[in-house]
Amino acid sequence: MLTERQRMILNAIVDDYISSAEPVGSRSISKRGDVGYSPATIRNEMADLEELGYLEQPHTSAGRIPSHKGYRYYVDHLVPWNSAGTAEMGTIRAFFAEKLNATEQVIQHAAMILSNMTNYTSILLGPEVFHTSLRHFQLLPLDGNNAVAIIVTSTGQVENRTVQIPPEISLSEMEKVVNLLNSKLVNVPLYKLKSQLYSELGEEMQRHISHYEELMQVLDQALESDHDQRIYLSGAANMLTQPEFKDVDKVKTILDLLEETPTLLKMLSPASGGTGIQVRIGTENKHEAFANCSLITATYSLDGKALGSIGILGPTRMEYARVMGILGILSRDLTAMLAHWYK
Amino acid sequence: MLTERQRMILNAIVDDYISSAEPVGSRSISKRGDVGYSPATIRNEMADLEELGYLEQPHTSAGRIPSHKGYRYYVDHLVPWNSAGTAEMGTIRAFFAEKLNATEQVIQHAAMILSNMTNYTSILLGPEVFHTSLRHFQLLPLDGNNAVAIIVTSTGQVENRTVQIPPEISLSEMEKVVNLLNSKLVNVPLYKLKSQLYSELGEEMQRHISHYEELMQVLDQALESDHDQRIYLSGAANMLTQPEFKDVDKVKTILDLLEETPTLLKMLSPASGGTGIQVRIGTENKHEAFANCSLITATYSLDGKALGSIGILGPTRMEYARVMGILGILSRDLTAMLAHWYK
DNA sequence: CGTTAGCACTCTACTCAGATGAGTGCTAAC
DNA sequence: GTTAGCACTCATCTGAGTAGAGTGCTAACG
Repeated sequence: MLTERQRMILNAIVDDYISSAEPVGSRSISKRGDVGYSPATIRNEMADLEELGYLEQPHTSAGRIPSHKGYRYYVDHLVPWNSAGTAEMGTIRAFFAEKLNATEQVIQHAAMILSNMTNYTSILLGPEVFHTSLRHFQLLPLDGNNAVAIIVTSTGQVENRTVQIPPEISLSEMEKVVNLLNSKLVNVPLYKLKSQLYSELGEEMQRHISHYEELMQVLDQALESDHDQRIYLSGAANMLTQPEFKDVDKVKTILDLLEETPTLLKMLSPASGGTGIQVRIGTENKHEAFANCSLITATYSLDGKALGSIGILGPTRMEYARVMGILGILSRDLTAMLAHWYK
Repeated sequence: MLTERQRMILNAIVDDYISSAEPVGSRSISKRGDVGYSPATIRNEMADLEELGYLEQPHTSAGRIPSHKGYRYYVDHLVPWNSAGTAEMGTIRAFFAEKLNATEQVIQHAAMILSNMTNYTSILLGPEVFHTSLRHFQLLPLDGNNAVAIIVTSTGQVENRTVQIPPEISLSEMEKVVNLLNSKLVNVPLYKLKSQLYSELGEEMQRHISHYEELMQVLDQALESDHDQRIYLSGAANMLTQPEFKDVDKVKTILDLLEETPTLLKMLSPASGGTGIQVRIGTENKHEAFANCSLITATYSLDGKALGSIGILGPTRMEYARVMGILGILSRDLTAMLAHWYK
């Protein structure tokens, strides 16, 4: 239906508009290296394409933008997509490799609660690894090849992950190792687990167990820890509802700063300031982007030691009373929850 | 340092400004029921408060707004907050009661991957319950009072939750029940599990087991299912980076629609349209708020049946080629992952 | 002496006319 | 069929003029 040249021009217009968001003029198409026609010729074709419904003009003397029909044609006939994938593929796989754990869930959930209730942005700091240790370990066979590894931490978190079991390892052997692990490695901090596995048990296991290498690999998989201290954000979009941030650029500098994990870590770290509820107003936050924001934080703790923080970021014109009340409750609830799990 | 009246006026100004975001004039303070002074008097006090640094004027003939020092004083001396909490408390507790599960993690993670890679907003639809069934059940005692219930589903998801075990139930009894459950209820869809527990096993258990009531309660806890089909959003803030949405109001109508779960469910439901990658441009989406948006969706499946969808929402001026490529990879990866778990 | 009414003054936000310029449509020449 | 030239259109930008909210100051009042 469309001539080859029309397709080419439509393609060029859509591509240009996708990257520039500005109406595309005939001259700019003509100047592209792969187009050998003058602006006038392009204009004629553009007029035809507009009559056919593929292009639109926002007003008489602007360039053209693709109509919905134009996008539709572009998607159906012109898009050069290959789901076989290129650079992106690796990135996706890498993201998936990142493991998730139960603690993250709880904190993420709490972040959501906070932002939903306050309509501000919530920033939570996950509990520090260094305080949690192994309480109980279990390997639960599923079928011939797989088992679920169950790790109970000192904070009462239960984590599981599926591991593959080489066929040459017998059930009784596995059981022996699990018992050994439970007697020797309980109360070892999670982050030291893998190193102590080798130093404490290596020798003994090599004596008693036949498939040492393979078993060690299974345990390696099972104990893989990835408790980095992490930041959880929620409700960043709530910034938009505040009239002082109707200027999109301002919001952007704030949102950009929210992506800078190290900065936030420093701001929220329980070390920086006492316990209880803290309010930092405007420039009391160290960052210029937060000059018009207030940050209210509280800490949650276990055994009197501060484990992490929860915070709310809003405009300096913030509902201090309400937010402080909510933060107070939530930090106490988190603390109580941890104490309860820990028993 | 401040007189009682000054404190009262400062308090009134901060309160007013917090709720209105507009500079506060002397007249509006004077009109408040609890203030018995004329605007002129208020003005005099305001001038004093400004000189002391508690208030600021954006320009000569505007009302006053609190300075940082003013907010600080408000927070330190005037905020009427009670962390003992009121209405909010119940809401927080209720939110925490919501359970989270492993499937949610994976999907939420995928949503994040998508929005991060594309810089658009991602919308994911969790897998439908109706297709997943019980594959394996296990109760793992932790200590005298608690056990971990492990549920392996047909899609290979492993879920765990901690349940309390009444002391009168013995280990061997528990084991008997778990075996019964594994032989009779495997392949029953999760959402039917609890009802079939009673209809299929009730009679038999009552015959063989002594503490029927208590055990039933334990199983009830353990099998509690909360797989509602859910929507996962990520990167909604990315909308802001698009020039066509520099008008905050437009973004808001879109963000508001994104909160309407039922609408999104309808849009993403795999039923509505074939498999493969689908592109809905502008008004092809049924909602006016999406008139300037395109929604690209793909489905992931198990055994050829579509389980859920993943989608990207952006301006009609969207990088179709790239997004389609990424969606293609991710939907295939999700499908492959499910197939792998299912084996 | 604290409080209040009155009034001139200030400054932003809004509106409207004119200037600017990018881009078109059309015609005539190549 | 393609291109150069030119008149025309219309959004955007600029600056002047205006309305209105709110102040600061002074003088009067109880």
